Amino acid sequence: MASDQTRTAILAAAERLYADRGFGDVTLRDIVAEANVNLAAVNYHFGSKDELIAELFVTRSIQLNRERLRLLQAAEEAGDGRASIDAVLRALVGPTLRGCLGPENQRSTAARFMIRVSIESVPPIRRIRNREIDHLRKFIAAMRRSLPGHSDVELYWGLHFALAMAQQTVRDSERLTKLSEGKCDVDDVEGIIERVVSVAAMALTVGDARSKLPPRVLARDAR
Amino acid sequence: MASDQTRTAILAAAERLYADRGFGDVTLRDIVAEANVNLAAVNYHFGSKDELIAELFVTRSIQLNRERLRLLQAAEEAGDGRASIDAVLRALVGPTLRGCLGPENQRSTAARFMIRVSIESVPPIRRIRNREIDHLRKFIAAMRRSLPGHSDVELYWGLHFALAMAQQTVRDSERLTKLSEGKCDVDDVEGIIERVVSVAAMALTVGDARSKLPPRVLARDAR
DNA sequence: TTGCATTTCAAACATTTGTATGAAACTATC
DNA sequence: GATAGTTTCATACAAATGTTTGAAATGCAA
Repeated sequence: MASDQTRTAILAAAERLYADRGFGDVTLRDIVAEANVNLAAVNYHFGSKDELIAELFVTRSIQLNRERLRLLQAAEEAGDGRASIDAVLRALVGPTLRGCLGPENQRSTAARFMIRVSIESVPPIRRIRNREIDHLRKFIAAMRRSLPGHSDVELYWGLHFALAMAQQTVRDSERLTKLSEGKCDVDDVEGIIERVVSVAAMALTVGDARSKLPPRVLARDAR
Repeated sequence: MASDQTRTAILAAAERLYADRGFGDVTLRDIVAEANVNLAAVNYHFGSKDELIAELFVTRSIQLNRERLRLLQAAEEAGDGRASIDAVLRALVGPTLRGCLGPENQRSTAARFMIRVSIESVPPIRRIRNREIDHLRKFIAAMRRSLPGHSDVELYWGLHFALAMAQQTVRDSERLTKLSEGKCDVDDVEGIIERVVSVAAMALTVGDARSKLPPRVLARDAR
């Protein structure tokens, strides 16, 4: 056991620096300076720089997934095992948006770190990302319970689009603010969640309508 | 003037390598080896590595924007100055999706390069990205013409979501394929375009309905 | 205290990186 | 064909980076 205060100091310092300055230009020396520990400590406690980053990301991912599942379970229990599609989607995108949007000076280090992750992915993180699929399947299952009769394909697309909208909003909230000259309020987190949820929910219903149309009337455009 | 065949050889080699292996682990030495030129050639012709990357990105961005505007103009001319919202959105997301999706072995180097850009952004590229806003404003204007009476805020969100869905599909098509066990066909490019367009178009109409509701009935959820 | 394991530390290592240099090769103009 | 401008080349430079090392310090149990 012993004092793993060095370990946690490194983790905290690294997360702070990565959150503020990105993965690109934070070196081990920056981290150990911030943490007031010796350069060799990182390799001693984590093995390598990549493993440090990975541990940081895994920790935060687990927290996010746990929060998502907590909301999902709560919603399903409240609905006797079947939550509304809105509630399922809210459980999916809510935690991300709640954590990573809102007034900038109120965002936790953890949130700012996860924003960085979504902006500039780095090899050790990308390797881990693949495990996310099992987690998402639980939401597909919940969506299936929520919308029985819907084709799976539509559920997958709906989930994909919901995540897309949430992710992009987190990633590029600055651009949206600039483009809209402030008219889109990215600090109104709950409003944004509802917006994403309602569009995604609608995508699910639209999808099925679409798939019943003959394909010809869909495609084709001035080219 | 003279022979800028060295220049173009470097550009081609760099784009190929970045497309295949990402920005992270492609060095100048890799590039010059691939291009069969001398190491110093990059600095001689481009000034620095970052300027090489920037030129690559600017070139491809201009091409993309030009294609988007071409489709937009065509659609507006066909509609006597006012295109359908679907056509506007198609012009926005079509080129990206058409270029970056479809059977992997048929994707051009340029397309694969742009996919990389969207996955792992790098400082010189991020700096340029900001200029994209003026380009997007043209689409906002077209959307305004297409849907007079819509509030601007809704248009901004609609465009934002449309790009989000397109980008995420490009960026994470692999995950979607895995998640859906192949049931979502990411090679059906035109189908995906229509899907994104119809969801985004619907988001625009939904948004206005939403904004007329009293805010209280919207938010709030099991927490 | 003694002894053993864990942890810290300063220093060095070994690469890798982008960039600069200065001479050589080439090209085109007069 | 000499000259001036451009381009290529081998090589060196300088800085940064993650990692390793081996000794010193510390903690802890017997």
